[in-house]
Amino acid sequence: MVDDRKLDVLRAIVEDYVATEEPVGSKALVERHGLGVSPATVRNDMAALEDEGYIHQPHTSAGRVPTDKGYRLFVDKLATLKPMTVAERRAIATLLDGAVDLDDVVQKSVRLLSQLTRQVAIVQYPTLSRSTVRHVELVPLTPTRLMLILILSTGRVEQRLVELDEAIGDADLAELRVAVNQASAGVQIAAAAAALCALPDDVRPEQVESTRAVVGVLAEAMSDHRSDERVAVSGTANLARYGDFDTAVRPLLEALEEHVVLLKLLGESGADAVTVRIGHEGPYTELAATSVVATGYGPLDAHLGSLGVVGPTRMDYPGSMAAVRAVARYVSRILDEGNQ
Amino acid sequence: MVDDRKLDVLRAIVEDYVATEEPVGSKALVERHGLGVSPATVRNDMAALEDEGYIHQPHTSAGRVPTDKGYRLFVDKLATLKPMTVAERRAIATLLDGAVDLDDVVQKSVRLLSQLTRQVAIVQYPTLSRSTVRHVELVPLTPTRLMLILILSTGRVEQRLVELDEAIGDADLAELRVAVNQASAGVQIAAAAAALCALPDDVRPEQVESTRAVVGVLAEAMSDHRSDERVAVSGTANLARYGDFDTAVRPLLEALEEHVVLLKLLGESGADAVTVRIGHEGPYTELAATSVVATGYGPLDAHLGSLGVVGPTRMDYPGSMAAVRAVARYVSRILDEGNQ
DNA sequence: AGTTGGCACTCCAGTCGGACGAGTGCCAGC
DNA sequence: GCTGGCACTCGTCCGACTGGAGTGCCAACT
Repeated sequence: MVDDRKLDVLRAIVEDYVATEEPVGSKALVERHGLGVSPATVRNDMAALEDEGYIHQPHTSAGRVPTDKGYRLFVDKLATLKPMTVAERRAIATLLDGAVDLDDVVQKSVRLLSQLTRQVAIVQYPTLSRSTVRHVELVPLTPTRLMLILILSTGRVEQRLVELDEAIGDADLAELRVAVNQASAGVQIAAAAAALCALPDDVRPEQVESTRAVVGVLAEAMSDHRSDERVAVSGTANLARYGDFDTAVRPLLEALEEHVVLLKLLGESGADAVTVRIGHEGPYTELAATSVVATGYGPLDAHLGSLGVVGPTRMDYPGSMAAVRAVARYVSRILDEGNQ
Repeated sequence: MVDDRKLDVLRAIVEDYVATEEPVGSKALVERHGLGVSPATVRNDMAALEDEGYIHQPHTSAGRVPTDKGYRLFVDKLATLKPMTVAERRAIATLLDGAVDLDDVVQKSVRLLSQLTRQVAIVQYPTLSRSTVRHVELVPLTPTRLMLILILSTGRVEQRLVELDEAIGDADLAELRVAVNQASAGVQIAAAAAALCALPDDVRPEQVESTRAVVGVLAEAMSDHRSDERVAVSGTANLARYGDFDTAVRPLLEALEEHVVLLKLLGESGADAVTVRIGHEGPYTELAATSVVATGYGPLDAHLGSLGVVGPTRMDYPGSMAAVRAVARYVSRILDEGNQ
């Protein structure tokens, strides 16, 4: 099976099929690629590849189409990452450098990724769980109403309203602010939530009530894993290029509505490696016709979130992988810079 | 033309066509609706309606399909808003009452609206321009780096980083914070930006530089109309039900990527009236096959933003209009409550 | 042993033509 | 002004047919 030419044939089949969207036959193959052999020879190799499950014939006397297993081999062994062009690199750099806050970074990168790959791009917002608390601010709106602002190391900002049973004075509020920040600033979010919960025990009796209210809402915001589910999606219009509406487009459109599903698709990709999940390898049988190319992002080994693209199994893996990796790197860098 | 029965026929055609997606013929019409006349009579009326441009025949010996003009008449004269069911009302109330911040309100309403109408829903984030400033917070991250947090009356929170040329002390920072808030709190955003720009003239000389830096970024954030372009979209999967992919789905998918286009689609709908724009009435010729049902939202007459649904011209106008109005009212109420 | 050209075979896609049926327009009669 | 009847128009559905792309296999060649 370690037959070089057979691998070449497989690579050629994948490349042609991705380009043309049509089953590829032996004759067209030798013409378009410079394999120095005759169609008949290629046919023999194809028959072998089919026996081994790498390619598949939709029906007798049609060309061959790669199977998921075939794509897998292609990605693992045969694909060389397409380097980004200079223009692309520059586009990434200038676009992302102009981002003004976290929202902006996420939205611009998802857009960028979808344009680079001409696929549907997904970017997860940095998760709360790995963040540290940068600052907590308490803003009095009315005497009995506070707005809590929770600023995280990723640049993420959460806001919550708190109703107090009785008015709180400016001095008390300042004290509370200091206490809360001392307990949580610079601390990993889970630890911060814990530290905060202990806070009401240490304050003056008349402050217990208000402290408890504030701390309760803060701790809830910190452990609100619903907000870990935030994702940005872009490039759905690219689905229009899919041939097969019912098997490919519709299920994917439906999945895109469900952020939980999307996150599961992106998966917990390692920070540095680009993960490719091909067709049935993914967790959803309805999405057997779509592949996911994803990776994690975050400065150094801290995995803050994932990003990637989804598309038909018949997609440009080398190009997508390169684009995903490039964008993830830039995003990591930007987040890191904003953090110093 | 003020012929009652002809109007009935038109209404019946619209309703049937919306339900079946197929051209409707005279015989089916009299059967399904209780018009007490014969098919032949209906045919005469149909011929008249066609002369007047309200309906159209795809080809000889096919049924009739409403034209944009026909839908327009239907919406203006014939449609009675479908009242929301109790269950629907309750769903709206419980879902939106559970919203924890502005993001949450917007995302939940857009989702809700798409589910109620089974269409693509769009909700614009409250625009900056009509908001007043509630509070400005300055958080020192490092001695020479501040995070500015701008809290608006709508619950919107904007954040920006400022780099200072030289470190600023705690006391100076507190002073600056007070000055900035005095200049802007409670003030319409445009006026606040103006007031802030005058600020550097009134502070102690050694504070001028830092004040100028902070004020500059704040004023920029306040007048950043790009952020007025933020919209949330939901329900794209509903597009899958469209018959006609190329003329209806693809252009709409493309439009949904362009937030500017979406906002233009939503238009500056009056706060109380539900606007319906049918097919070619809209600003984009590519979207000649889609209609928009939209309205403004915001407490009282303050127009904070727009929301609505887009779908095929063949859509359930009464139901969509009712849902759009109901959601807009709830959103307005929630925003108003959070504001007291 | 591996490669090649030849050949018979399969099966999809596209075309053509006729039958069918839904729907119309028109007209004469009520 | 409404109705029933009737001829007519087209689009759709089927089945038959054909052309072509592509295969598998085999015998011959290197």
